[in-house]
Amino acid sequence: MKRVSLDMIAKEVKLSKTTVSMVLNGKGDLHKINPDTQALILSVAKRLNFRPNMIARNLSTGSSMTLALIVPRITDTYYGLIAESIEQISLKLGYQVLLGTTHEDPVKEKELLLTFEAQQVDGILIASTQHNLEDIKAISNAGLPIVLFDRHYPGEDLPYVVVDNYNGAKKLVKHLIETGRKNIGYVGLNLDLTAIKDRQRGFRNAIEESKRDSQNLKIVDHQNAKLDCHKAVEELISDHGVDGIVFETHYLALYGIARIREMGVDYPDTISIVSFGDHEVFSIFRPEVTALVQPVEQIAENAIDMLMKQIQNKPNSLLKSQEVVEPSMEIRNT
Amino acid sequence: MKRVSLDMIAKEVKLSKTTVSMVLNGKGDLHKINPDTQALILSVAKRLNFRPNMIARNLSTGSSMTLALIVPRITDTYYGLIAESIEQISLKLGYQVLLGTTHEDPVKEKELLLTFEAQQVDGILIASTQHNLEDIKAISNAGLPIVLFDRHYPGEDLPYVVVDNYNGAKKLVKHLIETGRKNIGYVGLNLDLTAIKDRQRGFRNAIEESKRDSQNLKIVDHQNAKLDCHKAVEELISDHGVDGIVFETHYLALYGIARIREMGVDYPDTISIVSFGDHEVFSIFRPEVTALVQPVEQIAENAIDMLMKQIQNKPNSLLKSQEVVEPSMEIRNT
DNA sequence: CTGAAAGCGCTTACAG
DNA sequence: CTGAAAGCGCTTACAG
Repeated sequence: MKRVSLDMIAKEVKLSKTTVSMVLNGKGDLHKINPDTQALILSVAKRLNFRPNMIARNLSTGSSMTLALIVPRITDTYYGLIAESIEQISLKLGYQVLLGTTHEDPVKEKELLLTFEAQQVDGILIASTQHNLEDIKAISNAGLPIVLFDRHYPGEDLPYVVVDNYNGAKKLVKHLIETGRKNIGYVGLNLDLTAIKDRQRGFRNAIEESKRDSQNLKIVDHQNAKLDCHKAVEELISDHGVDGIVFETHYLALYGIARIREMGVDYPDTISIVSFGDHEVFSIFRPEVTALVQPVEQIAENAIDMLMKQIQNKPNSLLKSQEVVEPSMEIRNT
Repeated sequence: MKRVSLDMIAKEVKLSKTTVSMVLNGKGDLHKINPDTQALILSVAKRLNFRPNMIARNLSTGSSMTLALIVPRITDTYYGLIAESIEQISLKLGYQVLLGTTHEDPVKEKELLLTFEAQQVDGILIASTQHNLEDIKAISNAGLPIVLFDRHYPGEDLPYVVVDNYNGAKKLVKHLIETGRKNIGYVGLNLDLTAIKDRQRGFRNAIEESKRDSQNLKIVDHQNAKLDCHKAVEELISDHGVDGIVFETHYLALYGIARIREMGVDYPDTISIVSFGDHEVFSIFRPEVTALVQPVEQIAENAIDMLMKQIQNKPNSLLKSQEVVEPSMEIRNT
């Protein structure tokens, strides 16, 4: 039971592959193929259940109609949502998406980059570890469209779409202040990522602007986030007497809430908390957790837009663009 | 800046494409190519930064070295974990993975199936909607390796690996009984999936075997799961006076816990809960939630194993196998 | 309106 | 030890 090819159809209808190919690609009218023979070809293709070999087509056209998506981990809610959005949009545009996860390992990231390039993907969407500038530039220079999202390389001339981490953090602080909190703490990670640094800077500046003490900033080890976060929360509450905490990521908030509950602190009355980044359980928890939500769909759409522009202007007019989108507050009970 | 091809290397070293190809594929020794010329070719390939066009290779070899993974949604923790496992294992085996999500829509699933087939994937891993038997059989009969996981078509001769839903549900009931619960309730979904039906059957039988009332089974609408689940929990507690609840999925458990908290029930003392399926927050919550965990890695490994066996025995010896794996209890505080 | 032919960039059976 | 040539299944410029 061999797969049916263009050739077999051509033989069946006693016409050339050329004609069959044109008709099947919807270019029948363009080439003024007789409507009757078009109908014939179409019906035979259908009867034989013809499905073109995309590999062959791709080799011929030089486009694989596939995109690569590289993220740190797909189990992170945020990247999961991004992946889903990207997959949906891509499919509508006729592209397949290849998935790769780096687990924050630059070596793995590099491998993925090279494999996808060899695989002839038409474009790459990547939330980079920020430790692969060379390879990413090489790929971009080689004419393979690439757009960074979530993480970018500041100062570099590569297209990206990221969230406004600095202002996002400020918004969170402002929200706490507006709801009457006086002494605000922050729990963040020791990750060398622009996004992370920006959030911390946003917090510091917001606190300074409000003429408060900004010493309530705790940095925890990302390798040991759960325990360290518990400790940070304890210190903030017991030693610094904070009445509000900003968590730098959704999972830090998760850990923090658990510890606050264990401590038996009157929550959310005595202490308010907010999270940079949403999580499905935040609206399930009682009380619901106030969070800054990243506009996942907008990010996905814009990133793909940028990629498509590059793909269409191939091969060398690397029409670059860089975009910063604003996250929005989802005010809930905490 | 054109990509460098086999031909360019061949010209550079003044040898044939054949020789270059053989050496670059590590078959130099096999074909007794002179070690010196091998070294030469390798060095030139490296210098020119040669990366073979996989599309061309794939067309020639008839294998695309890519697998397709189809799941209902990638944002579901469980499928996220599965995807991550599969991606890791595949990469080790040299395969890329294409991702597709159905959102439980059989039409979307069918489209994905056809696209991936046209894309010449070497194999398909699918958690089906269970409404596409025809297409799946057609694909399998056409010689394209496929293995079902998580969801299967009972009675059909297709390879699959699923979890033991029936016994899993029984285990959960037994756990509650062993911890002294007398009146056990169940909250499940109105989904027409074998996995779901099996869990409900497991619950009923376990209750019967323990000579208890089995009328405490509530089925909620999956379209309106959150609200319906809240209502079900209220009824079970207020009207039926249950002191233990089995939730059919992790998200039902999430909804249920929220409602129990709101109701101010003394939890986990007055009422115990357990979840079929784990969730990252269950070990973060205070109290931690006892859950039945599905052996994600085992599922991923076995599924890929089955797929590889089919791929290697191509084209028609569809060495089929079917496997049921046991979930394990993760006993925590609830 | 339709077809013969070249080409996409590889692999591989065959020959020497 | 190495190469000429056919082939994978499409697309497309060119010709008529």
